[in-house]
Amino acid sequence: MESAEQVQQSVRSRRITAAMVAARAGVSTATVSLVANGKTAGRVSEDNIARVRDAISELGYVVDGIGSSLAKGVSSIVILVSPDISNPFFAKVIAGVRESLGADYQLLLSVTDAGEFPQAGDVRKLMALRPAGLLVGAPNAEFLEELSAAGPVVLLDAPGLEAYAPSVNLDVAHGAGELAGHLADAGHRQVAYVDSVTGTATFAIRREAFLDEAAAHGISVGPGHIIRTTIDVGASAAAFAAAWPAWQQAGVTAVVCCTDTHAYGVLQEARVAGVQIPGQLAIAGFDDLPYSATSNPSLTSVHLPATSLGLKAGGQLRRLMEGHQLEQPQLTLESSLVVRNSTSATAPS
Amino acid sequence: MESAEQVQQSVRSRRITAAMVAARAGVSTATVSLVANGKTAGRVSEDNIARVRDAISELGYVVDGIGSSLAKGVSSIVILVSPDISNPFFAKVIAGVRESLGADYQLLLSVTDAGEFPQAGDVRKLMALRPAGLLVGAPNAEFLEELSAAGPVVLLDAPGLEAYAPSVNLDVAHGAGELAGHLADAGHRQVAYVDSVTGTATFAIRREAFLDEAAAHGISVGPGHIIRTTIDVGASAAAFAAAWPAWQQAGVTAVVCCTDTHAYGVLQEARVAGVQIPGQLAIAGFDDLPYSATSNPSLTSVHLPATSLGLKAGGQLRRLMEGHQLEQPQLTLESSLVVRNSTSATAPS
DNA sequence: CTGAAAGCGCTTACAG
DNA sequence: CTGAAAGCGCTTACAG
Repeated sequence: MESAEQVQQSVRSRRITAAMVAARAGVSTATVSLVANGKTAGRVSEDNIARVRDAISELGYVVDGIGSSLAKGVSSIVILVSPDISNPFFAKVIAGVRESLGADYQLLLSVTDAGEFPQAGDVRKLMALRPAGLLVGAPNAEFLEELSAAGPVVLLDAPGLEAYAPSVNLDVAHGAGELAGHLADAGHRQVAYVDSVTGTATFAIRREAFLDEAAAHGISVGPGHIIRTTIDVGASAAAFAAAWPAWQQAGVTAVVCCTDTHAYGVLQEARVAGVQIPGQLAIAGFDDLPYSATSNPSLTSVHLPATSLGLKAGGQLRRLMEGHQLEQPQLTLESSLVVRNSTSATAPS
Repeated sequence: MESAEQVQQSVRSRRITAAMVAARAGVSTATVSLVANGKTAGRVSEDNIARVRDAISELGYVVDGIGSSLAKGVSSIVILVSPDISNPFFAKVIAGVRESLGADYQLLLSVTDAGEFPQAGDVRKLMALRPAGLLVGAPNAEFLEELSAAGPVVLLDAPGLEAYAPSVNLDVAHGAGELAGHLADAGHRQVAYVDSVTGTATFAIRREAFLDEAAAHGISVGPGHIIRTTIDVGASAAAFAAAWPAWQQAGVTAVVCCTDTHAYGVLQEARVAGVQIPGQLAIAGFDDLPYSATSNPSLTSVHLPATSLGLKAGGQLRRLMEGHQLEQPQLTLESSLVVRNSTSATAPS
């Protein structure tokens, strides 16, 4: 039977410290630290290693992250900052990052409202956690200025921002070119574009790449034919509803959206409004989310290699955190167009 | 012009400490701490408050999270653990949590592979961060045992696990009942069920609630007509492809999926296999993800109030972290069926 | 109202 | 190979 005091005691002092382990093993806390961190080579006797290991498992000791971080000056946390973490696209990126980071680092996601970047204050609070490294998805220059990077940072999908940090980019221009060609081949001459409200570089590139290629293919995108909304199905649907009458009158026959999520909104609203797709209006997006294959109609999209993006970025960051130099600080991954029914009634379903 | 040493200096000693602020303001670090934490009431003179504030903004001082956490014994981090964070459903939950938590706490997401829960070791490492509170989505009992909750915890969508911690649950049974009734009314008698491989309580409830209600409505779900896959469109599509021939032969005319994501997979594969929906096979899911309104056909689903879930859970946790008692430790939110074209060709689109 | 001091739990030169 | 000690940056009784 445990006495009341004993219970109280066990509740109160739940946390097992290195000192407790040291006492039990009959060594100093320095030795406990060495063993717990696997730095025993030539520094701790076999005998003491065994003693400490036993004590650790008997007591269930876990190195306290806070104390350790303070002493080392850095934690084992890797923070992934991105304005669009809840995008299904990111699920794959995250899976890739986790795989390449392995078990030595803990990945934590910093969340903001959809499409928003953390404010200066938020960034500072993040840095106050002393992360071992930072992964920043689809940033803008302003955010990177604020960051004033202390420690290893790798950017994901940050075209034109290579000066700030090593990055892994997507060659969205290639896919955008294919898309423009595809639409031109189908006879489209007046096209509208649905952009994101965030000043994110990747969206600027998607837009510019598409506009350039469109022009080269004889497609015209009028200045009033570019609208901007948050990355949200509903917001996009509403924006399209407001814009469509004028577009229709101007002879717009296709809409390109900077993300598939935007495209779903257009798709949804077009259905409500009774617009024939793709007959009356062709729709395409970027990302090739998993849902794009099953939407109604299925969505033509520029496929971006999400898993590779995460894998490569995580790998680069890991190298940096381990103190290595990057042989190739800038990496670029390919994109390509996937044609489906929203632009081509005869596309392979 | 800065000398080389000055630059070196500024690079090396980037971090501003309370001691530096104290020196500049001509006070002690204790006073700096009091001011930085807003605990000045009756403890610091107006004069010193102003001095310290000036020094803080001149130097750009930010309280170090690690040092602060170690001294206080707790950090300002709230960790959200969930096996399915990349599910679009969670985007809304997260938005709700953020709103209710406010700016005093930093929300970090713990990520695992889709549908997986963190291992015991991972949990310990999370706890070693000394989070101010923990939000655990759709957990199983095993995981909660491991947690051995130190500090405030609130569970989300954890039916039957109320004994472990305060929780906010969804009345999925209600929606499941509506779904069973809806299918029965449409004449379905043999129905299959696509479950999740995770032993998560919410999925057990969804399944049991549906099976019970189905039985009550004269619908039969044969033992071979329940399959399980990860929460992934592709995995679900493959599992359905393997199961469909036997189901078809057994006269199955409807499939209910434990998540809309599973349902998208079935939808996708059914299209490939040339199965008519809903004529030959009706399909329904749970969650009512934003994409379900635009899928092909649009997907009948049990709507779950994601934003409210996050709001309520965040609110409860906040109360706990502030040391209050919860008036109502158990909350339940309603669910309801949204009928679309995947079960009813004449549904309002 | 103020500051010196102890302490949070750990890691790392350092001396032996 | 080992341990005493300093130090990471902060907060909080405590004495004044």
